[in-house]
Amino acid sequence: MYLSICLFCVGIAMDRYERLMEFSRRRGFLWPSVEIYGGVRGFIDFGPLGTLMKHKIENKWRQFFIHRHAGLIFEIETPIVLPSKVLEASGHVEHFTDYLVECLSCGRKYRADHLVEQLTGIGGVESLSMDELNNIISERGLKCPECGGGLGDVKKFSLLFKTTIGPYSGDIGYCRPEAAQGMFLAFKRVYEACRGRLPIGIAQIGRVLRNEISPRQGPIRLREFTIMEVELFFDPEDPKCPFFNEYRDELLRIVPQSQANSKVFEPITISASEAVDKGMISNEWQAYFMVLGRKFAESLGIPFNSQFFIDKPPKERAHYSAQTFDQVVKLERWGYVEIAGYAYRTDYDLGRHMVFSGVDLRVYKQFDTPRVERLTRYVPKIDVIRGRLGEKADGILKSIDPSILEEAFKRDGFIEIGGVKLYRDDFNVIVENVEVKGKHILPHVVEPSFGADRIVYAALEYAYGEKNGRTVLSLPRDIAPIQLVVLPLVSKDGLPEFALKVYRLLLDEGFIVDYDDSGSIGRRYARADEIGVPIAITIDYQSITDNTVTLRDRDTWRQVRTSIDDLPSKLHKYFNYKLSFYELGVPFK
RNA sequence: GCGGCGGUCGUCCAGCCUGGUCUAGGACCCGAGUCUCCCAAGCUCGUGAUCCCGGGUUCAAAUCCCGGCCGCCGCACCA
Repeated sequence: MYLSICLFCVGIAMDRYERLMEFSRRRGFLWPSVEIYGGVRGFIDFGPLGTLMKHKIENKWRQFFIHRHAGLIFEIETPIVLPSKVLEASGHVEHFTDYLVECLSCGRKYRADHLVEQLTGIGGVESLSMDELNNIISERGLKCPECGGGLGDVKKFSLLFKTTIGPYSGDIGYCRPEAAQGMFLAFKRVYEACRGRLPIGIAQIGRVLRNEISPRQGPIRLREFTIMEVELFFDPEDPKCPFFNEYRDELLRIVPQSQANSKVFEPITISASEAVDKGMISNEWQAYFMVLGRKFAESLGIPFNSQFFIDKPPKERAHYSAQTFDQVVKLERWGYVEIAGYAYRTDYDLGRHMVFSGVDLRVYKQFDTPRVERLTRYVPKIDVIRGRLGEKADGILKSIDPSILEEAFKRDGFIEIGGVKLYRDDFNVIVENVEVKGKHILPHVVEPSFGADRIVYAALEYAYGEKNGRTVLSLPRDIAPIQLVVLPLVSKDGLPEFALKVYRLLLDEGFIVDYDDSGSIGRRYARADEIGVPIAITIDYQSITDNTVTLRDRDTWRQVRTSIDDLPSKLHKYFNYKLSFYELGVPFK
């Protein structure tokens, strides 16, 4: 009995990931890069269908995070290669590294800081330098916890890809590990081009590179991948998000920091507004984007209950972040995997770039109503001072810094300039009310950041299923790579010719359409189901006589019949979720 | 990076232990044709693998040995 189904068992034994990856290779969604040279870890190719699907997901993200905030969030494109100065300023050269230490006898490698902390119990080792780590290891005689062997020197391993800019050049460049820096660098320009208002968001979709030590997990951990990010700049004194009200009551599942390291997560479900009010989420923008991200994932087929947010403890956050939530989704093989991070970056990045570049990145904030401030001015009594000091007076008067006078008089009763003392009586003190119209502030930043490749994979995994022993890819209709397939019921009697006319009509309408006339109709339906084509349009003998076609739904295999003249407008509505399948025509058969 | 296991048509697998009969076999897919008035049917024909790469042993290597690459699992790592 078991022998007879043995081959079938082998098929079942492959887990979902293996079946999905085999399927992805075979049908052209994605596969390992550089295959003909044996492959290289951490890089994947997207095939014809995968590329279409990824673009649709990117465009859907644009819809969610950019276009619906027209006039407030703007998309830009910036380079992948950046001069070293930029990533020194951003802190990545210093922090985007691991300290590794190798056991000299068994060859095991450890994160040096983790090892030191584990063996000594010393806290806060993350901030230690390489030398300090080396010292601790030698002073305390730390040994390999596995084999007891001696440890080698601590080595710094940078996750940044390094290159040079220009030929023969000593100019070091790094490939960006996040798209964010390009947006911080361009902040002032975008801010001014977009009429100088806060809040303002800058978005970017692009490739980033991280030289991971040991990537695994196929499309989940890559060395080069596509990131979709928004940097939302807002006035820290006015952290209100104008869109938040609409989402106040939306629910979020959140794992508090205290559980962040546990094996079993027990997320609490809480409304967005409550999470902000209780201080769980640091501001409305952060909460708003989390709700949006939740809805985005849902729209890709990842249900509410299969995803949640983890509040990352300080040690696990990036160096720039005051609060980070990871949005994780359940994947069959790896458990909960991060698909997005929501970081409150404060003014860290703009501040650092101000210091390193010397450029003022503050923006001018005009007060709603000008404020009247009491200002004390000291006007030198020229005659008195000249009378006392003679010709030296002019030079001394020029070198007075008016801003320090008040404090100096309060403290010493005089100010000393070039060895000469000037007293309060040497000045006329004028107290006046001045109208102050605004001030310069450094915006704070909230950053939602999505990994496009993981999201493509997750969407595939959630869509991948079987019906009657056949593979059906139940992708949401707006991310299915091929929207429609046109099929003549049989390949004779003029049906193919008629079908090709329908095919061209739909192509002209901008749909992504396949045409297939090979083999039996059942085989063609199966092929279309497998790559997730939502609707198959079949031309039968009746089509020729009354200009109607049947539409077949991928997920239910039910059919409706409708007029070819109505096809374009109805299908456009269908793909925009304005019509359901059953509204496309009258039931057939 | 370490250790274990693995790598054969597009895909899945057989062959490997016990080198030769393997100019590598099957199934599925794919392509051409045939049949066909709605769900991977049938029939005919066909494309497709220098057996992951490199080196070694041997008269002879898919098969044995060594190194590399890649994949999976465990450990480590995952700003």
